[in-house]
Amino acid sequence: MAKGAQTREAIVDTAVELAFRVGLGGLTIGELARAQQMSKSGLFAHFRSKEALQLAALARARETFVDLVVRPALTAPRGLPRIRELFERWLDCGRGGVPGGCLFVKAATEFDGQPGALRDQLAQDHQDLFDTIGQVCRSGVSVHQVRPDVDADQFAHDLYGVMLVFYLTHRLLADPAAETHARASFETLLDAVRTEAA
Amino acid sequence: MAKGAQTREAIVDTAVELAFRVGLGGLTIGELARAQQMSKSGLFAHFRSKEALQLAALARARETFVDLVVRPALTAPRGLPRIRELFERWLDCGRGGVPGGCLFVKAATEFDGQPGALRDQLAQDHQDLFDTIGQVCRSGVSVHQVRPDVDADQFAHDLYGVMLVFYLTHRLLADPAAETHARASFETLLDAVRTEAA
DNA sequence: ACAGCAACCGTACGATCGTGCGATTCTGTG
DNA sequence: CACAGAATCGCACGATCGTACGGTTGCTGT
Repeated sequence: MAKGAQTREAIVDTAVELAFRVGLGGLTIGELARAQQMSKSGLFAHFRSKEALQLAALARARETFVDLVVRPALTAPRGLPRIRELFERWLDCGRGGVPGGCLFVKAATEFDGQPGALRDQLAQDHQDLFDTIGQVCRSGVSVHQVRPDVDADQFAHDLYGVMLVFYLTHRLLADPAAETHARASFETLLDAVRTEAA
Repeated sequence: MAKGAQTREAIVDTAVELAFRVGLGGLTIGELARAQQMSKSGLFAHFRSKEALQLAALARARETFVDLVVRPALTAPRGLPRIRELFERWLDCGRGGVPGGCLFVKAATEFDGQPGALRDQLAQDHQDLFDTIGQVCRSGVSVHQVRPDVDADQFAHDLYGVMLVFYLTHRLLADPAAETHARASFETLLDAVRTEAA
């Protein structure tokens, strides 16, 4: 009983790694089976459709991202430290090529034009992330480190933009200045929302 | 002689539209032939490999983007008007679902992990766009509307981030506030670089 | 108008796709 | 140790993938 779940986990892990390179759509059961050193049918039996496999990979990526980025950030002190923690860990996630948050970005642009369960889940996840960022921003207001008149949604939007362009310049262009630029953008963003006291 | 080039153009146009939905990697010769109402082999003869077809589609997307966004912006007066024109036309391009600049973003995240000619071309195109934005920014300095101490590369980076998150919120989330947020981000960006005189 | 060539089609190929099914091996329990 | 059920495999299926080749059509330049 434990065995099945165990291999399933291993498969999903490999699927995330593979999808991180070729996209969720480019994911192939045959190649996945080869990478996992088992038969196509044996692998396929764990999921009962390709879409289920893709959804499982997406779920795993989400959990990884939450574990590595969101949850640790939420344990940091409210206000600027928490925002900083979120940003830094997010940056780490993209820099190290950890297939977590990265897969979201890739999948998001991949499926934004194809209705279906994948797209719906993607949209939900992104909305959740936006909400989380907004929440982190608002919690900064309660400790008087963030100005009470800032638009938290707008802040979430802007921060996400910084991360998106970081991924692009880092992964596609391999621009060594990607991180420097991202940090600069982030500090500017922070300056615009923080109180004088902070 | 004109006939061949004509159908080739039509094919590429359809390819761009199709790739705009399913991605450059999801592009299929069979489906493309069906959409174009001609045989697979007849279509294939125009390109001699799938990669060539993808590169052709990418080139067409680039031309469209340059025609609709870059070139018109460069005819606007130097300084803030030119920056504004670039932004507005870019926004139009994404809002209307015009498969031009949008395809770049999709393809960029799709191929950022797969070495090859596609990836190289994508990187080149994005680098060119970054350079163009930087140039537009610098030309604003010469007419004293942009502060001479601004980092043009950083500005290009930030503007690109605004566009990326706009695409995401507009296309994936179908957020009606996407444009409002993008405009707000843009104005903040502009305020940070403009001189008091402007 | 006719020769020649570009454009296009039909068909075929090996490979791989996602998905089923029956048989086999493994594993945990009484 | 025997047995039940889970886990995995081998094999097959129809479809579609990218690519090739030889024949047919139709346009074009002289």
